[in-house]
Amino acid sequence: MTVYSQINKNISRYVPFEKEELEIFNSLLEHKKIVKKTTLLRAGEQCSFEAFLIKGSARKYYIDGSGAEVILQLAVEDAWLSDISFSMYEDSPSNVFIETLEDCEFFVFSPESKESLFKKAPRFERAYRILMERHLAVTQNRLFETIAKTATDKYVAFLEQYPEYANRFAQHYIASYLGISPEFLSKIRNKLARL
Amino acid sequence: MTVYSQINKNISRYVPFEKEELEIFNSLLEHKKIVKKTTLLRAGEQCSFEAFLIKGSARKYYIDGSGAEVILQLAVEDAWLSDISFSMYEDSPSNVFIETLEDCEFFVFSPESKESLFKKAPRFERAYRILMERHLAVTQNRLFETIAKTATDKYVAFLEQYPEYANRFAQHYIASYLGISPEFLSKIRNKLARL
DNA sequence: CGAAAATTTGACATGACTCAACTGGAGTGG
DNA sequence: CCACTCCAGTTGAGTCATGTCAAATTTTCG
Repeated sequence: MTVYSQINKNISRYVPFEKEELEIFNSLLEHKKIVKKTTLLRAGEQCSFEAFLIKGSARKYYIDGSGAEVILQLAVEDAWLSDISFSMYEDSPSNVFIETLEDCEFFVFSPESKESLFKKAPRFERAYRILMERHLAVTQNRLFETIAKTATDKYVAFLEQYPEYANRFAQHYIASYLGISPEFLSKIRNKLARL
Repeated sequence: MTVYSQINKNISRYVPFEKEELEIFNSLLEHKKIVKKTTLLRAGEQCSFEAFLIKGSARKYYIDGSGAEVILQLAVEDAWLSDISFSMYEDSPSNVFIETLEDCEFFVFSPESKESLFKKAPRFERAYRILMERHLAVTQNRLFETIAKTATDKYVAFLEQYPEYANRFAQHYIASYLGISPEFLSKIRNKLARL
């Protein structure tokens, strides 16, 4: 039981790695502790990170030019957080922010160490490909629900899918994640409670 | 100039491949011609495909239990279409359909030949990882716009991003893609035209 | 040409937002 | 430990954006 066991179990989920491979992996990780309510930078510079949450919780969100904010991800232990965004490829001014909500422990890859990992142990490309596929599948599903479902149904589906998130995250963050106003979510909850 | 040049150029975009690698790649592709208005199967069976459109256009859409339909992708030449979906991993009954809209030419990977590709030429894992990352970035951006923008703004942004799609795809498909009703899109267009 | 599908248009219904006021904790400093 | 502040959540009134339905019109295509 080392500090690496969580992340090693996670990365090995779809691709079984040799001990030597995992040692390379671990040697490239940077361990970070960050107190709650800290915004992990995103000040324009190319700072593409790939983070794995060991402990605590965080949110990832967009802000566009007109100040609109949408939470793209609510994360707890064992989640991957990366700042992949459209603007990485195009050049729109949209921005991804990551902010800790509770005190957190992370593992972080810098872009260089990630490339270095792929060079030294190319099979990690596969693990990351599968990770991306899953992430994409979840995002597509969420896009679908956002479009097709009513606010109440979205909230009910959210509760089913992430039962423990309801107590863990502030209500207005959940509202932003679901794409509804905090006031309206409050009314939905009131209505559901009275049934 | 062979029939493979389009797809080879595309797959080499982020990872430069050797001639031998591309030959392996090409040998595993299945070339298909499909007339318009054909639904590529998705009848429950595990038929995870990865397709590349050479010619024509197609749409990918979800239908959930209650019959709601949302277009996840409108595709033209040079686009990748895959049936990655939440239900691949979980076991919800949601379904992805792919339907040709014009007469199409495709290259298709079966799941086996894709695995075989990765075994014979592992560097393709990298190309697919990057492909997935891009796809994810686009989907996240679209999720953001769906939540944060008004219907009119979404349509205007759509026109800017895909100017040629407006004539190429039926209006009600564009409406479904944007998550608005076809009638309302018609009214938006009317309003924009009068400005 | 004729049938079927797509689009338009208008009347109406409603889901969801905004704004503002109020309530209730949680944290802070004296 | 109290008083104060601050933020999250609630509630209600009014409004707006968007959806629904149905009919009229136009386009597509066999």
